[in-house]
Amino acid sequence: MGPKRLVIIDGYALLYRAFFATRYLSTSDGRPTNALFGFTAMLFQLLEKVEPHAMVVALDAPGKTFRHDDYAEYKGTRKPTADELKVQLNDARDLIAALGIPAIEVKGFEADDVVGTISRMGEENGYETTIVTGDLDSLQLVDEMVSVMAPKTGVTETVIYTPADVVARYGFGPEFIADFKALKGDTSDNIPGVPGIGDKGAAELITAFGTIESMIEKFEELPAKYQKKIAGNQDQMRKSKWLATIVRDVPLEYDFAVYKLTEDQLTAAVSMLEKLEFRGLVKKAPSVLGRYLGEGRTTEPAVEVIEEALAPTEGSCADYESLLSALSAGPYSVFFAAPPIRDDLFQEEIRLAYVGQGKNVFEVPELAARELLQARPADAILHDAKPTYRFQPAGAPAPGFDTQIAAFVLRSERSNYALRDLVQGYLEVSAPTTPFQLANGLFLLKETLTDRLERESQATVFEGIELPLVPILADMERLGIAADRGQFREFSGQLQTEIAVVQARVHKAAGREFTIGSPKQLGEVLFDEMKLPGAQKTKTGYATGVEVLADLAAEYPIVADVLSWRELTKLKSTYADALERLVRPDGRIHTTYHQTGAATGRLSSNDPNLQNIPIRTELGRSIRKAFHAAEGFRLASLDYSQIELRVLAHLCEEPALVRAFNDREDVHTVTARAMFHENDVTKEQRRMAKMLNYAVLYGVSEFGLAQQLGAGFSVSEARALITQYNERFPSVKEFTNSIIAEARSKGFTTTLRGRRRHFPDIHAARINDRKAAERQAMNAPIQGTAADMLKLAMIHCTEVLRGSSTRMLLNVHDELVFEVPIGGEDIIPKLQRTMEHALELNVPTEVDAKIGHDWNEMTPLTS
DNA sequence: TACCTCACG
DNA sequence: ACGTACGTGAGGTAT
Repeated sequence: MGPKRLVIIDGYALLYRAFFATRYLSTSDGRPTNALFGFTAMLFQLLEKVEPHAMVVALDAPGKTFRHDDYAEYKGTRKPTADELKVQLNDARDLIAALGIPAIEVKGFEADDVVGTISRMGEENGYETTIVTGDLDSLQLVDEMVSVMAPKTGVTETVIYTPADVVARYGFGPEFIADFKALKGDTSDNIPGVPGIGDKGAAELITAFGTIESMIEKFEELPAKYQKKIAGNQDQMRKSKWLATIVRDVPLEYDFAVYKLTEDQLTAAVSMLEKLEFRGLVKKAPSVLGRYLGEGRTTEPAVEVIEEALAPTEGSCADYESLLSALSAGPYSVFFAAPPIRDDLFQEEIRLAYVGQGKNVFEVPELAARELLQARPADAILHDAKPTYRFQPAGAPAPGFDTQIAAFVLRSERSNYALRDLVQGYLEVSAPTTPFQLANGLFLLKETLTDRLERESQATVFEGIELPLVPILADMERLGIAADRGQFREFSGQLQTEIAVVQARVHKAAGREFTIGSPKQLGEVLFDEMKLPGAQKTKTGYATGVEVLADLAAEYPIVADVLSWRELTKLKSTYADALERLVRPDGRIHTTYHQTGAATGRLSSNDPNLQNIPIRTELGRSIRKAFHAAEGFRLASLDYSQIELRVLAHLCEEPALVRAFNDREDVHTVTARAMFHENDVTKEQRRMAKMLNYAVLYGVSEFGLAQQLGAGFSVSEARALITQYNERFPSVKEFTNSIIAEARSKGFTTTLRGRRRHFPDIHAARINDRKAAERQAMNAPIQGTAADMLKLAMIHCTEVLRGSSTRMLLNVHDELVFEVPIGGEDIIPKLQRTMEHALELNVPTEVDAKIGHDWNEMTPLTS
């Protein structure tokens, strides 16, 4: 059990090592076999000890590699391979094939690069990977999910390197191995390095300065003796690093097929070992290879695991008291057979729950399980705890574990977090079917997920941000926000009247009745029948979005009417009518937050979505007006000003941006001044600068920017603006480039608080998919850091509000809405300060506060 | 169910 | 040659 395991063997590196490490051996007819023996012995050891689910051998392709293209002397010092080894290399291919292990080689790349690529793919697919090699260059690939196994003295004695082992041996982590070689050089690969710098000097420099790039940047700070050595050798050093860096995006296909053997393969492999006269290995073969017969490692447990791992003893308890006496101290899981229904906010019904502890699972009345949760929350393991918490009194402490949240933190791009699937996937068992098995699986998942969170450095995000947020969100959902049904109803009526008028005008102008809401019909009316200019085709017909229609509205009244019809019907159906229905008997609207909905770490809100209540148009704000404070209270809205740009400034450290925020200047104006080299910039210039700033956040494309800038802007003008921006703010471009490079090599990006987002598509075959992944990657740390900040702010604000009658109602990404008792407004500056310091940046964060009776009419609060 | 359109940050 | 900014949720029509 535990995670799936992958073994990647660097074939020739291991054979090479085995050749020198194993005493000379030969068959009775004189064929040398020592390298093969060492190789096979190690393989057997692996199969026994690691029990991999998937296995692959990487080989060097014959011919030159891309490294030779740039550096002809690469590996120029290598002596030709000894003949005794050469013959064994050929036999090795046959042996590997006989054992049914896939072998991959890619022309132009070395086996190391193949290893790097597959280990990265394995990581993306959730494999715990062991790289088996005789060559320590691979240490640069080590991380939480990837370890390197290398022969120690002989072949059967091995040493395993985890990140901590690399640090222990070298004094720095795996990420600096390439820098180490860049300084020290490597005679076997003919990598020059920096003359005069060896092990000690290289280690010293890396510990003090990190990468060679930062050494070059901080050249003046280097000790004088190293300055001299490096001075004339910078290019050589850079080149050496390039040579030493393993490529992790080699174009190759590998399907992680489960390693398995047929009876025939086993027979063939054994007869091959017999021919090689490896009598000891032949004897061991049935027990070592036998377990991979048939369906291989992963399916072997399929039947058994349900019987063993997920085979709870099924008990039952009639009430809380008997449940308590049946349980021992420590963690317990609770699985609710029927999750609470959202609509039944205040309703309690007799349902069943399943409480699991180790092998024991008890069927109990839901009420008993709830009592247990309230008595011992810290031990509780739940899946999607929030709906359960909605029924509990406010202010409850967080549960001990939430498997849905943990799975989200690990892989936020998932769309399905069903308990069944997590149990199946993470515990590698066939799908649980009974509630007893689910409670049992839930209990077991905690171990596995905790381990994974730890390995992937996500424990802090889980424990420090996501888990504490669960009860806070439950409290906000339970409380809801007051809203005026009558106002929605009345507004809906007004809209209906207006819609009828506009609709009639549209039909009259068109000369016939048609469904305005049908883009297909609308397109035909406007572009076929009325022959309006500017028709754009989409896959299914004409494009009729605002971008297209807005240009025509001034000249064609029918188009203006269509746009107005759209606004009116949108407001009526999506907002006025829908919200009216959702005002609960307590006079409030209760949204549901999705903590696992957005891959960046943001929250999402649904049923209804209170994060997209209109604000941009006067008419739309009538909707917002219906959200109001309870009797005796006022609403306070506290929002971060330009939070994502501040995060960007922090992350890329662009001096011009940092200075603008430090000086509390308008950042778009500052941007415009810099771009256009003028002190007084026009409104239009500021508008363009603003768009550029946002373009950066989203991953700019020339075409996209031109579209956004509006009519009259060509792609080449947009390109020119981007060039100007990049010239003026070079650190921004460097930052986005480095993020993409990181996403490529590691497979994920990281926010300021360590939250990761994975990008499987960053190596997609289709360029468009790849480009899209790159844009997502450069946006993720920015949006994600802002999300971290908001979530931390919510946690800290909850502490500030403990014991107060002010309460937090809503999260709208960069805004928090509170309900403050009249007379208790002095809490607002405290909340403001709390938000401003939730996550410190190297630029100030500003939070603006507004207060009012409803969500529309709010007056700024200066403090 | 897919697609379009549009509301928000 | 192709499609076009990041992240969402929701309602409508047409299939």
